[in-house]
Amino acid sequence: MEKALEARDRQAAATECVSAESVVPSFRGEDTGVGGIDEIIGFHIRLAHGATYRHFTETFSELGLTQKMVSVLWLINDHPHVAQADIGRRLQMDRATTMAIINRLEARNLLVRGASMLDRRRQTLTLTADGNAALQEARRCIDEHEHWLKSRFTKREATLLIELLRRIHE
Amino acid sequence: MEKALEARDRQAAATECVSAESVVPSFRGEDTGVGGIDEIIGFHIRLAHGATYRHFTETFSELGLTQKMVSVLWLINDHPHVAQADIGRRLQMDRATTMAIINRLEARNLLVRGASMLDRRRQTLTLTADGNAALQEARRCIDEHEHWLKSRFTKREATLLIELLRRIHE
DNA sequence: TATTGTTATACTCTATAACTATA
DNA sequence: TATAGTTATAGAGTATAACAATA
Repeated sequence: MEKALEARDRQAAATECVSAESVVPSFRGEDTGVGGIDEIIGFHIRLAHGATYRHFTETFSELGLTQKMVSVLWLINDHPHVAQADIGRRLQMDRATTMAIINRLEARNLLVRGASMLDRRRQTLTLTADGNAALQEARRCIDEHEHWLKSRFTKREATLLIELLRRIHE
Repeated sequence: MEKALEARDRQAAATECVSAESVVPSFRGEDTGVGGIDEIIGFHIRLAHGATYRHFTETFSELGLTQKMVSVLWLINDHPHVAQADIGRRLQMDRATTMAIINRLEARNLLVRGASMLDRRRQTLTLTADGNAALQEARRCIDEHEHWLKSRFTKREATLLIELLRRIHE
């Protein structure tokens, strides 16, 4: 047993990534319709999301804004006096999650909460001057970030990708 | 000012989602190459990822396994005696992140760590009987989860989507 | 009854930094 | 010098549960 282990390790050290592949036969597709992990759409969505997230964080490191924060700023700019609940629905976030993000933006004076005159349960969200400035800066970073993404695709492929992804979250 | 606010709120209450749209003109594309937020690939990746994540969590609620945990189990099964660092590289995770997940799997007796005889810095990861059983159960859930995803696409579209996503994370 | 905002709480993922052992 | 594993720490996102005010 110890010998067999050693032989596998020798192989493992020799190859670069997931190393036991050439030694130990794979059991993929044994009793499931699913083949290798590479055929799982969810797997690729997660990796693509991770890679996108990391590049975004890098691009926005000086600005100190997260993806969610930028999305919220953008949405409020497009729809002034929008309520928290609407933001949450549009970004598919829980109310508590939305609160946390709005709180951070408010603490940094990027937006103000105001009372709604019509429905007193609601609050209106509006960007401050600082919020507008931050969004303008953010948009330059988004351009850079989007370019990093889109450089992999033709215009037609990019449109298609968005359409396919939309089917998942809509 | 208060009057204008009220008029907006009336509209906001009347429409369903992000509501100020019909009242307040959008500033999209003002001084950036980017149009509306709906044209941002990263935006759709995030939403699609979120929707996939939520459905996964729901499907796996009884099993108590996360996406990452399942991926790690799967990878170890495909490549027995693989090392932590290889897992991390394949799943694009930091070493510390990998540790946390392996620790949880080990605490639940789904895998064992073993010493590598060749490179004493490395450890070999192997599934226990419980780990194998958990993976078999997980695979049934993955089938269900993948079906939920793939039902939106033709076979050709699914293949294409994976290929496009792969370009992002590879 | 349902919705909105709010607070408290907890878990997962992610990453950085520093340390040890080994190559 | 570089890599593997480890530990401590922290921030971000996600979610649930419960509550008050309002519709």
